[in-house]
Amino acid sequence: MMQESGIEATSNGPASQNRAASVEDGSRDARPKSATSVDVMAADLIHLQQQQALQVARQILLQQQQQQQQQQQQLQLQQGTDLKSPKDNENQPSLQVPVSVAMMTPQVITPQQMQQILQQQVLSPQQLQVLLQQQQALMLQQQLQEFYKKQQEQLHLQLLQQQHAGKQSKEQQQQAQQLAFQQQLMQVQQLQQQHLLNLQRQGLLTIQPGQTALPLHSLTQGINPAELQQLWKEVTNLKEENSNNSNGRRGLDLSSPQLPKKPLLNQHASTNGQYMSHSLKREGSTLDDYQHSHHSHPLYGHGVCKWPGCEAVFEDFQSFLKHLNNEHALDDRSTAQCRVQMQVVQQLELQLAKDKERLQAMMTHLHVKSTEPKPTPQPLNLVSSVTLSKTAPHEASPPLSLPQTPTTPTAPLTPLSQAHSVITPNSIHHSVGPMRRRYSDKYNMPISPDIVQNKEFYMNAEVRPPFTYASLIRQGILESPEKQLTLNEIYNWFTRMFAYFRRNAATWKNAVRHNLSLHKCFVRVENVKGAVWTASMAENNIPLYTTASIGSPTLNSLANAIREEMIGAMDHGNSNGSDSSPGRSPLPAMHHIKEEPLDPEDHEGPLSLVTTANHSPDFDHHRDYDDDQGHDDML
DNA sequence: GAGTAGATAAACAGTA
DNA sequence: ATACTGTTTATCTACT
Repeated sequence: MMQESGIEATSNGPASQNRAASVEDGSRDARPKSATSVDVMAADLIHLQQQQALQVARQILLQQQQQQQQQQQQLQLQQGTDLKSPKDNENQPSLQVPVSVAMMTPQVITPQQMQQILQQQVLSPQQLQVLLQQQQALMLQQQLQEFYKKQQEQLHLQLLQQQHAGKQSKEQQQQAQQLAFQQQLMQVQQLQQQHLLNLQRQGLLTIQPGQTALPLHSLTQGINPAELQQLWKEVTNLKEENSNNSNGRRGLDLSSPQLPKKPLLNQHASTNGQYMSHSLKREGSTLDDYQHSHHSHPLYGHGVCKWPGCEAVFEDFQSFLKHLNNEHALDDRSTAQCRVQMQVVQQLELQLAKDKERLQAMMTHLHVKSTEPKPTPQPLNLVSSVTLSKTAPHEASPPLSLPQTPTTPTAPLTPLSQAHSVITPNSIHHSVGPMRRRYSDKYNMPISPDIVQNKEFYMNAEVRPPFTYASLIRQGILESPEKQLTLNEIYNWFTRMFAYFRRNAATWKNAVRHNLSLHKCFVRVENVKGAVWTASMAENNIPLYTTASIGSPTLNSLANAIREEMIGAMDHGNSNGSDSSPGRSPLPAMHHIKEEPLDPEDHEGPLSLVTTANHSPDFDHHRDYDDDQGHDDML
């Protein structure tokens, strides 16, 4: 929690400001057309920004092309290759060509201009969003460029070492290099995928064409520089391979060897998956397809042969073609290389498919939530159903494996799991309280199914479940056949059900113990084996539905929550699903009631909750305990 | 700003 | 002695 708070604070505050600030210098000079920026029409401003981004990208491209050429030439010279490289390049400081940041900063908006834009409200929120994204994109480029420079130095050192150490023939070196590159490529691509997901999550990338933009505030969440650095290191180690897909693109092509694909921002209107698919498609095309255009050959870019492990430099395309036919003709080596590349592509496609699927599920899931000020479970269920149906083939603890509400239109899980369901998702819905700091109160009510329906997600993703410790503990206890768990079993449940709790054990275990002791709803019962913890029905509901947790629940919703909770618990205990409690509403009816928007003025829930829930027959042996101690803590 | 709730850390004691 | 368990207190943050 602390860490996340810190992250949020960082990303929302100074980080983004710093980015904006560092971009500003000299922007006026580079934007002659927007000298009267205040009066510029919003559309024009957007257009200008796009043009600026293009210019920046091109500049970076040019600069880095030069760098790369120099590097390639030096490499070839060191390795004894017979490629002719301009002599004058040898005399240059080679890899250390500093890229003047000032050259690119003029492309960006000054804070003053941004301030004016904001103050005069000449832009719609959407336009502002685009604007911010572009600004962030530029900053990202700057960061990446710095990393690239560093990495170039490292690469240079590595090459020097290679030269000294290697008595191998040129061919051996190339093959060894290629193998290493291929291996690293896999890692890099995975990193890129993950990073793209991160960027998308942070709103730096367009998620889906046609999909509504992410909240504006998400744009202010910066990219972790360390993250970028690590990624960039990986990428630059394989810049040649990675650049295969990007050569020949026109306009703002940030996927050049010096610029990883991640910075592809909204102006491209392309998602990661789409872009990758496109790239892979191109890669899979026949060579002849690219012979027509000298600038679109995937094996030729920036004057360098992009054949894996080759890196030969050519002054013109014809020379490259000659080299291609001579050096990379149909032979054993080329065939083997091609085979390796095919495997790489296959792996990438597999990975891409997985990540795309995951991304889609995540975005759908988050999108539904973020666009539901007064959420109703139906959409969430639908989304979650899709998510689980795709990602979760298995099954585990009976209670949680049933994530399906009667209102869920689709049937994502196996009938078996549903047949074994004991606690209905709706009961869980209200039994699992939200962690207030994860969700604003308005969103608390509908996230309870989240824990169930996104069970697979929480099991596999290190995402903190947005529920309180108390609610999670109670959930774990109620899921157990005996509705009681030892402390260690509670631990195990946490680690089993939530990937997030597989780390920092000391912290969350302490929190678990703390909550067990703190909340009266958790009752310690001495057993033959030792002590077990049970959760009383009455108190269980309270911490989860305090006004602080759920905002301002209506009495109806709270009462129904309790009833559902009880029904779920009794279903669990009786395993016949029958509702022995008179006067309870049928489940479907309760769903509707529960899902109604909360009434901010109806606010006295907790007390009524306790009185209602105290009649749980399954917890008679705790009732006295609860009655004695029940209300003080939770109310 | 006050009050509240949750998260986190930590001290401490009892027990196996 | 050590680790685990359980209790309690304190502090911080977020929210109302």
